[in-house]
Amino acid sequence: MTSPSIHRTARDIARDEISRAIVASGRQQLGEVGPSELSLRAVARDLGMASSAVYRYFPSRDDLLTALVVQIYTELADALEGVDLEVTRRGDFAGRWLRLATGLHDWARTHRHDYALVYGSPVPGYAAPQSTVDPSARVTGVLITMLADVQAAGQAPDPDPVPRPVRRAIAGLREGTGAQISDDLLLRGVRAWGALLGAISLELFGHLYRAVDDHDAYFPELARRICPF
Amino acid sequence: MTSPSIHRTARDIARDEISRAIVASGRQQLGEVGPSELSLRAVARDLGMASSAVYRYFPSRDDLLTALVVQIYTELADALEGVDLEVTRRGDFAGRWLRLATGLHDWARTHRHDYALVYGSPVPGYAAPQSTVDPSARVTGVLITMLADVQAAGQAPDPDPVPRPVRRAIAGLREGTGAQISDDLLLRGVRAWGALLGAISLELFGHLYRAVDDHDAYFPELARRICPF
DNA sequence: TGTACATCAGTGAACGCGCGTTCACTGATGTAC
DNA sequence: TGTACATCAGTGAACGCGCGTTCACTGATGTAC
Repeated sequence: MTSPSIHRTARDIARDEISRAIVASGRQQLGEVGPSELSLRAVARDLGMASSAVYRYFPSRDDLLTALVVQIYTELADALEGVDLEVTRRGDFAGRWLRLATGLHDWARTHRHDYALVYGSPVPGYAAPQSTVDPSARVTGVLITMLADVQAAGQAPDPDPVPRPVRRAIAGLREGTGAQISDDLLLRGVRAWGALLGAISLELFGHLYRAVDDHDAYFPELARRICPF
Repeated sequence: MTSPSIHRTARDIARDEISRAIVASGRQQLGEVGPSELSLRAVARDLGMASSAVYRYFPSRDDLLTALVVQIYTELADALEGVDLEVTRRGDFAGRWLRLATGLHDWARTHRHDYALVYGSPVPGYAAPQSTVDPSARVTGVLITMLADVQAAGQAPDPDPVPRPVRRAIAGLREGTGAQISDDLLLRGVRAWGALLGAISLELFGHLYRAVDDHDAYFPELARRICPF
């Protein structure tokens, strides 16, 4: 139990600041190098401290990765929430979807390695712990909110039937959601979201080499066609 | 210029066999360990030879990776072609699509690291060379063929208009294709393919944790709904 | 068919690298009296 | 306000690891005559 902020000692302040600096440096490294190449020693070098000193702040490399993952999800969630709120005509759901999709796309392209860390192949030897679940849910939360708005406005498309086993398969998703969204709409949502992430991954990881070249033209068209409602 | 097969010397035969053994061992390593962790030394150990001996066969680790990539694409293409041909009612395009999709899904799940190598985040320091392009095109070729069949059968859905810049964006894809497929259908194809790979990646890389649990139930439903024609 | 030389597979040691992590230590900061 | 002790950040050296790659070498295989 730490003292209230009134009693923050010089040490406490320094500790917070340096913790932040470490995360920031790791984050900056991610700007240059893939997640699996991110190293504690490089962070230490960058900050001009002994590599062993970092262990006063993070007990292992994995904990640093976790801090980064949390920060990245949070930042992405903020960005997407912001982008959605910029759309003034709240009932223009197609428009809001498009902004969400292009927002995600833009963010991914300007933060490729951040994106790779959270949505790419797993980093060898690292498994994201429980503490990353909530921040990650904030991101999908933006989509969920949108779905709920669509449902509430009565704008959901005519539902296709959802077989029982499929309904059960997405039960976990259902939990994080109120009951306001129909199974069909929820399914459309995950599907569209997966398609979006899939398309972005293909682009970023170079698997559309020679197939698609002008992603600025291609992506919005794709997003428009993929719209779940 | 090597002699014709009549004049294959003992050395030649041994060379082929050991080359194959090296690739096979690398492939087996991929069954246990992610692509970025695959190491020449481990292959050498596995085959009971000095690590330096591998260099008689592959001038560098990257060349071994390339051989693996080619083999993987080829194997996947074979599998998908096979799966498609199993469908006897050739005009049942929805059925063929579903088989293609589930075939890809099955293959990906039984070859997770192989999948990660060719469709996951890039392996640090490795860039797939020109020689992998053709084998990779064989995979998408299965889809392209299906699209062409749909078009030829006059079963293509009513086309949405495709804006000029988008048409230009997928010009590269067009090249590898005859002119028999409409822009709209081609676009639907890439989109569906991307959605498929996206969904598979999310599943395999653990990003649907807590959202979807029963992938056997979820995936076919997804595939059905994603069908491009 | 036999011999002399060239080719090439395979060896084992070594180089140089960077990594995560531990440990005994020093010196500064914080706390209880 | 001053002193004695406890806490903790930071250091530098070290451990142990595995990697890709090079190199001089040996011995077997292939080839030209």
